[in-house]
Amino acid sequence: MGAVKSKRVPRAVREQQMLDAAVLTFARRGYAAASMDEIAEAAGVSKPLVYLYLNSKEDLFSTVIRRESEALVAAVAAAVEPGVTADRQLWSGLKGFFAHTAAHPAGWAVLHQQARTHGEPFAREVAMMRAEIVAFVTELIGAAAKEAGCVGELAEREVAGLAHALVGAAESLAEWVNVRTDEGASGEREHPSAKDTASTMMNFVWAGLGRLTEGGRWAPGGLVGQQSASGARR
Amino acid sequence: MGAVKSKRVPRAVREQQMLDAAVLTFARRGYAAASMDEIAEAAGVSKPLVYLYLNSKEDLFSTVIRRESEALVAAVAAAVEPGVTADRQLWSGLKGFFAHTAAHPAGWAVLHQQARTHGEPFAREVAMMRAEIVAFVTELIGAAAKEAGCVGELAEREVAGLAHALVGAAESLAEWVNVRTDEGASGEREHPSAKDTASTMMNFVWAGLGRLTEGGRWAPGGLVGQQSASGARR
Amino acid sequence: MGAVKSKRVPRAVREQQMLDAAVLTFARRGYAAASMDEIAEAAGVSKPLVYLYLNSKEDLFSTVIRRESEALVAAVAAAVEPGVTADRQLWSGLKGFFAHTAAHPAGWAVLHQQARTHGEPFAREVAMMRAEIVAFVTELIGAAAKEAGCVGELAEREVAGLAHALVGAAESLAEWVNVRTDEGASGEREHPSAKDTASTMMNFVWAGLGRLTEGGRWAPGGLVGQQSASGARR
Amino acid sequence: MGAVKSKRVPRAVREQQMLDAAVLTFARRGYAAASMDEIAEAAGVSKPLVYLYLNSKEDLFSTVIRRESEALVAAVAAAVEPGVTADRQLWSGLKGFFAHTAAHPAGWAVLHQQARTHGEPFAREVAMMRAEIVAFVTELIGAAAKEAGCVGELAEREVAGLAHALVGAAESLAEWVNVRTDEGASGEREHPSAKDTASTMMNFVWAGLGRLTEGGRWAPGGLVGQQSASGARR
DNA sequence: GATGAATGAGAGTTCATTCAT
DNA sequence: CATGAATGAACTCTCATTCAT
Repeated sequence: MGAVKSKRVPRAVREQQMLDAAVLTFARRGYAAASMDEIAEAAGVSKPLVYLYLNSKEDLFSTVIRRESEALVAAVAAAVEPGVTADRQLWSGLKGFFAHTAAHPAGWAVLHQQARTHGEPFAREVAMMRAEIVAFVTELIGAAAKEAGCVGELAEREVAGLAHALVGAAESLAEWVNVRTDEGASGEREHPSAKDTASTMMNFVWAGLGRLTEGGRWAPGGLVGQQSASGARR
Repeated sequence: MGAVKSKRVPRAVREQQMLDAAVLTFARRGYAAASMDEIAEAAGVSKPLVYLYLNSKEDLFSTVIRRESEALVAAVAAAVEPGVTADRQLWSGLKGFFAHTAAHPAGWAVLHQQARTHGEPFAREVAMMRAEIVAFVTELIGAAAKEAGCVGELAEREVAGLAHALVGAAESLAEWVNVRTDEGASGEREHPSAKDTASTMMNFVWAGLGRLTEGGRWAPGGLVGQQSASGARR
Repeated sequence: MGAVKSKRVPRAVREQQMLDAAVLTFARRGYAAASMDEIAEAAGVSKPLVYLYLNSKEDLFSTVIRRESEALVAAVAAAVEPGVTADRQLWSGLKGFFAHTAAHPAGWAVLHQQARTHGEPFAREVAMMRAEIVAFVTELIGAAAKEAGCVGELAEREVAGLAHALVGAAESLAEWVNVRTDEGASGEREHPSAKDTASTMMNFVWAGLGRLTEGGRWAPGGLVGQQSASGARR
Repeated sequence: MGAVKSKRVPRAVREQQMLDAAVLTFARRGYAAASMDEIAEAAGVSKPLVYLYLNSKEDLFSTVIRRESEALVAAVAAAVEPGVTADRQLWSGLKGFFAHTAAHPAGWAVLHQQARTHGEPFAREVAMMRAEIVAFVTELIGAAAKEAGCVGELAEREVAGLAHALVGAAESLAEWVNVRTDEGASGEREHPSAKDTASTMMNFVWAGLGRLTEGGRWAPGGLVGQQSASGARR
């Protein structure tokens, strides 16, 4: 046992090895600075084989993005508990999100940092995945408002803004958590579990949403318009 | 009289022209794809002059990042109203942030998209600036807790997490707003003012924070541990 | 029964299939641009088999050239009517030449365009075949001179020059005729028969040669030394 | 005195040096086998400079072809004696042609052997030049027919065929003469002067044409239809 | 101070060619 | 016999960077 040098491997397997190597290399160096030579070496094969199977650097990058994108979406979708209240759905989805990004930091880095900074073919792919997630969150917020017997209505545009903010917050936390971990190269640093991170997010988000759905609004003078009149004024 | 071709310009001015051109080019093309040729041409000078003043592509990029970084921090700092309650300080800071990023989209793109995706020398610079802002926000959250007579204490780690989430949310909104505007190529699209965007953020954030400081927590079963059942007093 | 996929074909046949494919591919793409992959695919076999039978790209090209060379020479030789006057022999040879090149345009293209433009190994092969034909033509011119009771002798060197000119003229006509045909993509263009083309050549050549053997020469002032009109009898 | 290493040369000069080197290399190796490295080295400069000035291998080849094409056409045009009889014009043009091709064998090789075998962009250029020359010859043949009080008319198509044959013959002679010379690497081999070669061509061509314009035709039985009835031989 | 001329180093890509099955 | 898997070597092209004027 132990892969001695693994020669003469079937194509499907080799392709995955190459994609694994590519994810790591793109994450570490960035798209432009990652050379096909380096990727091939990391995959343990020669450069021509990479081209034979994946055609070009662009195609390779696209394939990587698609694979990581689908894996992330699938992970989140699988994590969401169906048929429960909106907050529980969000919580379970967040747990899935943080767990997946923590387990695949390179993939997440490629999606979050590399793919978005490079021209149309790539950015679009990620944008679509993100849009999917934002749409899901938007739905949840709407559902939450319904469940809470929302007072005063949330404008569609405001909901979209909230969803974007929520997703951005989650992305920021995912990166923060990963970076903290990566830097502690000396092995086991206290890596907050996905559950903890998800809880932080829920605390950050849901309590506020609760108030909003009750009609509360923040204004320069403080919170106003609380359902019960008590809130106005500090 | 009348600057025919702007010759014999003092060094300080020339440098700024180069940096302006560099910001635009880096934002448009990305670090790797931006060639020194293109930057020099955009700046209206010859390439050797760029090297004479800015030494190398790396130095140029670093200088750009530092300049944009400092400009952003300065803009936020200048926007913060001193001596008022924490929420008002946060609000004014956010307004400053959104106003600056909207006014300098290229600079923001370089900081947010380019600098973070390229190796150590650059990412660190941005990370430090971000840390500065996160620290400021962390302080505000702490102050808010104090002001509210915080119940039960917020763990330092939790506060840091909240601050990161908040900053991430703001970044996400900044980009969302800018992109929405850029895409609406059909002329004047309703570009939400910095004030509106800041309000969205405050609604998203502050109401929740308020509950947190009152001891409320979200748990899988819903919100729990509210100070009193309905006693949202200060 | 019925060759479903033509398996288990004897080597000699397979080789011819490969050579056929190679001729077409080399003609279409040129030597350098023709890839072994393309040739193998066109032949309907796997690439290693091509190498097994034909050793290398150079060998393959050489073999192609030799085969086409010999086929052309054989066609011309077979066409020549033996035992008749020199002019009739030339005419029949030309008919054979034009008929063969028209029937095998790819082979002719490889010989005429590809083989001569690539280094020594190949050019020599074609040069030798051409020399064979030139020698035959030279002989015919000599014989014609004899038959006509040549006046004043034709220097050996001059005869060689005439032969080269004649062959070049024939080659030029062969290509002109083929190209004209290929371009007339709009269906049936009047493709001059080999007979017609050979007649054009004979008119071009023989009428002039007749005068030459009679002692006529062109000189800056016009034709001189004509047999009659100015008494150039022997 | 004596070009030591010729550094810092003005662009126009360097470009010509590069083109000179390219002509030699393309002629020696063929388009595909000639590497830009080799061309650059032959020109005494670095590869990037070649690209800076000439953009790409294709552009370089095109430029070479155009330059050599124009030089050849100009040489022939300059050589043609204006205002004299058709045969003298043809003779002087041929002298110019043979003199130029003998003086620039590499250029001629590129035009005659390389350019025609490579795709549309290049072949067209040469085809146009050749068409120009063929047209000129066609005109001369027509004029000659007129001058001679042509009997029986030459069909337009026949004239075109004759012109093509004539040009092909000239090309063949040009190459023959050059090759004979090149191979005698031991210095001064008896290189037939352009004048001699042109004379051979005129003898080959004109004497025969003379008969043609008088109504003579070659037919399987020999020359027929000579102006004077005497021609109908056995 | 400013620039046209020039290059070392390296990237993406392709291809003829060979094993091992 | 026949082929999928794999590669060494080379090629075109680009770019950051530096002299010499």
